[in-house]
Amino acid sequence: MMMVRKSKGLGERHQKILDFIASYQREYKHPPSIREIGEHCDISSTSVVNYYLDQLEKSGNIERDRKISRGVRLTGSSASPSGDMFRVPMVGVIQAGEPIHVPSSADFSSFTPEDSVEIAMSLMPAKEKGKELFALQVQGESMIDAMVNDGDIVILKPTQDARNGDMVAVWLSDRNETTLKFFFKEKDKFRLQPANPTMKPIYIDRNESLEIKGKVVMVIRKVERYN
Amino acid sequence: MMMVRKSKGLGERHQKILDFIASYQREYKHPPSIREIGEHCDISSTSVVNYYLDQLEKSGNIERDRKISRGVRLTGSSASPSGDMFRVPMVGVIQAGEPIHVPSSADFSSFTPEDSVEIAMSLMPAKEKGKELFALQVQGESMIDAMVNDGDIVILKPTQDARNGDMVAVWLSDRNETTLKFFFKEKDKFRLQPANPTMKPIYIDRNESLEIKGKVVMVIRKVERYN
DNA sequence: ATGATAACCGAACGCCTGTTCTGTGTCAAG
DNA sequence: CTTGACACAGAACAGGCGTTCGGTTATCAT
Repeated sequence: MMMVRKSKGLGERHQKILDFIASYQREYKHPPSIREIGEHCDISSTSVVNYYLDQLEKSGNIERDRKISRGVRLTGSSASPSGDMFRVPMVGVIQAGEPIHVPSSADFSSFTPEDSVEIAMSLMPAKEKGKELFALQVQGESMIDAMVNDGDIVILKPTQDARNGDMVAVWLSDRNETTLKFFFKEKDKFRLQPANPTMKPIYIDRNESLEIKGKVVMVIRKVERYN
Repeated sequence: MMMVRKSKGLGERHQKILDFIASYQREYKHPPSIREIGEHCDISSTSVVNYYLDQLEKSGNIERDRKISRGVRLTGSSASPSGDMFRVPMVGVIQAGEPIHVPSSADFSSFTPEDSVEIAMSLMPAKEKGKELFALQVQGESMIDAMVNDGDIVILKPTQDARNGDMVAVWLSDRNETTLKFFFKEKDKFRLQPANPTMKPIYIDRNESLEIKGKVVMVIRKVERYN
């Protein structure tokens, strides 16, 4: 029986090992041992597995913590994406006619994973990586001037004050309205600028009530069918 | 008999162990050994660590693969979120004036992690969990009728044909225009419906060229400052 | 006091694992 | 044919690591 080597880069056995490590890690949340790799990739000797692992390390596909049990990890493009993500509790809906419910810090510790949204760290603006975020599902089409549609998920950071240019969720109790706008404080009034550049801003007198409920940090839209 | 223990569920030592496991896992991509937990949590005996681990397992905070090295993993809310996510290559920009570049399958295997977007599985519509997705960054404000703004990230699934109601990225070579619209095939023409319900559809004759480049499955907007 | 119990420590046992060393068969170049 | 690289197998060694067991201490209810 001849061994036909894959002239270039990785042979199919290398690939099989890489795939096995990935799937094993996904299932058990820890890397496989050398012997486990051998069993599942039809390699009868641990030394051969070690042999391949050395090659994969040299070619940069994996890293190894020598001497440490199960000290293999995928790197680069073979790696399961960094895995750095965090969960944001989905605490309710946001719609024009009702004030939004900002969760208290007590709520943060006891939300159910089912009603939460997972976001990759790499997607997050650097500054907002704290834990104090919450998500709301947009209901109705009243936020289209904010480029936000029915069903979209808005991720907010609770805050009472905003800097000019921040996109905020505000409750205008005089008008009985929740809205998402870019916020600007001007001499004697507030300017709320829609995200859609073709639309005009609205102005709020200082004596009108304006409650900033949170700062919008991200909008996610799962595009479903149009109905 | 009452317990003088830290009144509630977990003592601070339990919490310290949980935190250590989480941070260790993040750093090394594999769980710590019992002895490593002991060292970093000021516990001198492996049996004590085991003692705490048993409690954490009973209280549901961790799971253990008995007998195997480093077989601890966090569960539930202590867990780093499921970790199930995937990487989508960011292959370029999408703007009104230029056709979009759909990557070939060759491109998929060799994209750099730097230019990619990570998405949590849980965010993805069930059907689209295949690997054949790519992302484009929106350039310019020409897509506002699709509720998509400058800087937004659009995630597409490459396809040449669409079903009615799908949101598609199309290239209209007669008009030299790329656009995102909901797609409907009608008797003798195509109707391209903007996502913004206040805007009117455009109609494309069957003899006009219409190239479907992909189906939009998700839109992500990182909300930065307004400038 | 007494006993029960939670919270530890240290050591020992033995499987789990990574490492290393010797050896075998194949293939291509010299 | 010889040589050397390459791709393996198998066994053995040593340290890593989970488990277990006998002890100790402090607190609290009886």
